[in-house]
Amino acid sequence: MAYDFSRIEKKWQNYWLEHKTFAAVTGDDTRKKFFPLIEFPYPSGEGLHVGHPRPYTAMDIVARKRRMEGENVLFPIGFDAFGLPTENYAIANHMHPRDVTKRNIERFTRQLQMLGYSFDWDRVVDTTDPKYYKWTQWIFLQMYKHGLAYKASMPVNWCTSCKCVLANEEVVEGVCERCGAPVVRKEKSQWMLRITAYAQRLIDDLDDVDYIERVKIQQRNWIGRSTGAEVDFKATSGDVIKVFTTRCDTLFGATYMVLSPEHELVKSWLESGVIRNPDEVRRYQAAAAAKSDMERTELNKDKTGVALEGVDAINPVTGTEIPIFISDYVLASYGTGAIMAVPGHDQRDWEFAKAFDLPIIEVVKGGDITKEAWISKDENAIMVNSGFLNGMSVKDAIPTMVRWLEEKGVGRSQVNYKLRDWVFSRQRYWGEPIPLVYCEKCGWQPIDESELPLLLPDVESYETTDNGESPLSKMTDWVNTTCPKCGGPARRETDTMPQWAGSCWYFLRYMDPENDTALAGKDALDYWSPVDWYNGGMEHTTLHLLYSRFWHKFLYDIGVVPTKEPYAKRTSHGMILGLNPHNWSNLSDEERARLIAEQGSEEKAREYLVHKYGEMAEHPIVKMSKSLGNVVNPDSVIKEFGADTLRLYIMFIGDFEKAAPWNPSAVKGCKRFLDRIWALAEKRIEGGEEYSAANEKEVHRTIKKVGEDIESMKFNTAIACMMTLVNKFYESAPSRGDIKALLALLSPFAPHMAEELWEIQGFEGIASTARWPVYDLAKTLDDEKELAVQVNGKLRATVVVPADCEDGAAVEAAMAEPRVKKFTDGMQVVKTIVVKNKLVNIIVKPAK
RNA sequence: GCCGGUGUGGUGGAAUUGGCAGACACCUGGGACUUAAAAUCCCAUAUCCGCAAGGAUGUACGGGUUCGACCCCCGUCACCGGCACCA
Repeated sequence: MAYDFSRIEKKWQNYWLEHKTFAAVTGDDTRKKFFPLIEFPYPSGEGLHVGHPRPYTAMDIVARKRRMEGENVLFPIGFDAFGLPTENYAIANHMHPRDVTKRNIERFTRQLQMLGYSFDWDRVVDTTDPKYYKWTQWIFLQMYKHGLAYKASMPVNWCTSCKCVLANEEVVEGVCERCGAPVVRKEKSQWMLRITAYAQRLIDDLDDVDYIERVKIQQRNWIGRSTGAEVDFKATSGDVIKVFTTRCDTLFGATYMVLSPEHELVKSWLESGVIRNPDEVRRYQAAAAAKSDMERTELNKDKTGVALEGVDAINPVTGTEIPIFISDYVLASYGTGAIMAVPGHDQRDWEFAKAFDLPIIEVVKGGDITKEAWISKDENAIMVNSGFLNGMSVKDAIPTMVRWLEEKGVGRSQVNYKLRDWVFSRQRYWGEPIPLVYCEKCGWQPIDESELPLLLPDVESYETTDNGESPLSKMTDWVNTTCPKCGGPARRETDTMPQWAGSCWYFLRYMDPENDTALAGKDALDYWSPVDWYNGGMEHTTLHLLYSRFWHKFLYDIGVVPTKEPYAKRTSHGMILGLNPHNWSNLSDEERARLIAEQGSEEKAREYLVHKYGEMAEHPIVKMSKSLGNVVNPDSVIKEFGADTLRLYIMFIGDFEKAAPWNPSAVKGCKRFLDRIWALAEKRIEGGEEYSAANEKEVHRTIKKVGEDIESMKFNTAIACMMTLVNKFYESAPSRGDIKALLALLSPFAPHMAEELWEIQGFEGIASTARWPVYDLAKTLDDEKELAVQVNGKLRATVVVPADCEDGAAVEAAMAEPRVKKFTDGMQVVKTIVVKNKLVNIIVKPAK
């Protein structure tokens, strides 16, 4: 009987669903609990793409293996369904976002089930379900009540197309991450979340979690703690300009100051008329606001700025009056939004000083500041031109200066973080309503918790308003309400939450998805917390992952969750890329021949491709994109080869942590592997369930290797090892026991085929809940070892010796090899090196 | 510009983390089976010289450490990802 994957896959998917084979049991203390997590998908209109199955299959394999090892596994799935793409799609197609979401979730569910994942389908969460977002709103209210949510007017990123504010994190290369339109800066009153209050703990607690190192490094760098000093500069207007600096030792070299164009003092000076060149200043401010971050960066080479005429600052150590500039290379959002410029020892300041012909003073010895700024990493470098610091090392000068500043009351030591508070409001419809109302008399008031969820109202038009207000603002029935405090008239907040909100805590809901009195019950939280293993993309390292840790720490502080950290372990997968159809090496032989004939020579044909498709054509491997037509749809792969082949290929494709290209022709290799297994086991093998003498060693080795590789996410070599075992079975026919072991090992990778053959063989139970096979280390070992024999480090022969053979005997055996003799005869042996069971290296030199 | 990462046959990738480079696959070539094709099975497959035995070269490039380097160190280049000119 042929391997009919369509029939088999449908059959077992139905079986697992009906029997709830993968249901997790809360509170089962007889088994070890295991809670692996994948990042739940955003149900986009395009459906599942071939990138999704990589992390999902990986964690499914881990989940299935642990289940077979007897653990109580909670492997859940859900949908992160609020967000702009759905809303934009709904607007474009005159549908309601709710209907679009419903349709997309149904499609995703169908596609995910076709892949045979061992999800607990009774625990699905949907962030747009009022029963879910009730608790998202509840968490926000707790944050508000604890002073972590506040309203602030600040320069925010304004997308000119979406007419909405974006977090800095959502602006990619100066354009809106979602729509690609230019982003400008604009002042707007926004709800903010005080993530900076948790900055230190978000750094410190990384020590207690098992995250891959590059995730930790990236989070630390993002939070960006630096220690330095805050210094007060008096202005001639009487105001005080605060700056943060990590190099207060260079204060004697501060010859001017730069404020960000958005700085508060600039505003007040303009209003009060202190500034004598207001037009020029306003023009520069407007130009800076129109610029995206990308443009600010591109203009890097030419420093621009405007001197504020009519006001100067006074350097607190020298007493010198120094000019004040505004320039867009100083950002409002970092530090105090103002810097003291030390052109001798900061390259940006140096370039600015050159452009504006400002004095450059050397205060640290060692460089040539006429050529470039001297940025010494040497903390023993000596201070010069610096009054009481002269002759000191940088190392000593810093604390000395801090002490001086503190004594004079014009500065203090300070820790600064790059991390900024989180802009939390969006002027959009498809998000969680913010459960606050504004009363003229009482100010902002939280609604009563009994009124949660605050439902997203049905509106006629959820399209953006031109004035930048949320579509909800047009719903006067909904907006006008009463103040929870005084009962007077009040207005609801019409902004909604960003998409990140719902994904901050979704893993908690999986633990107890139906709970109506808490985000999850205490028993469930105690039993399942924390997530044991969270795998996701590197692109979420500084946004989702950090936000989620922040919310969790807050929930811990108010006694809602039992652990400080949400995720005990974090791993990451590489992207699935596509082959560039316009690259020479990816063309078929016929196409190449045709092009060569057309263009005259291979060289000309290659040039033609680059000419026609641009530089893109030079890269053989590129991101999948609709425009290139290299997008692979999992549905079509499943139809042609089956889900088991897709699962196997996506895991065999390469190192899980690295990006890998989808190669259509390589999929066949995995199908062939499954066909070969099918042919071995499609008829019942008779006999006992012990391993055959011929295959025993290979079976034990494979069990060991596959088990270890799954835990270390080396799925490609696990599959290679199973392929080797199957090749061995083609040499020595497998026993019933051999096949049983193979099917058990195969089960996490290709679960449908494993189930079907398990049934055909008549083994007990089903493959998905079978016992994970155990290996005997002694039986994986060889009696004899082949040693590499080198002469002067060059491989000359191999020699077979008993395992763990004595060094002396190994050398003797090596020296006896004719091919070794050829290189040692007449030579003097200087030294021999033996690496047990591996190699012998004989060092010789010409005899005297 | 800064930060992080990567670089191995025609292709994807292995390499017990300093010990036989190229496992396992894909592609390609050859053979068997077939009227034929597909499928399947078997063999070959880093490069160069050689009929062969064998030899030489080879992990982006240039150095270094070591008996021995894809692996460690210094420098260079290319590509990928991230970025908030972070003071």
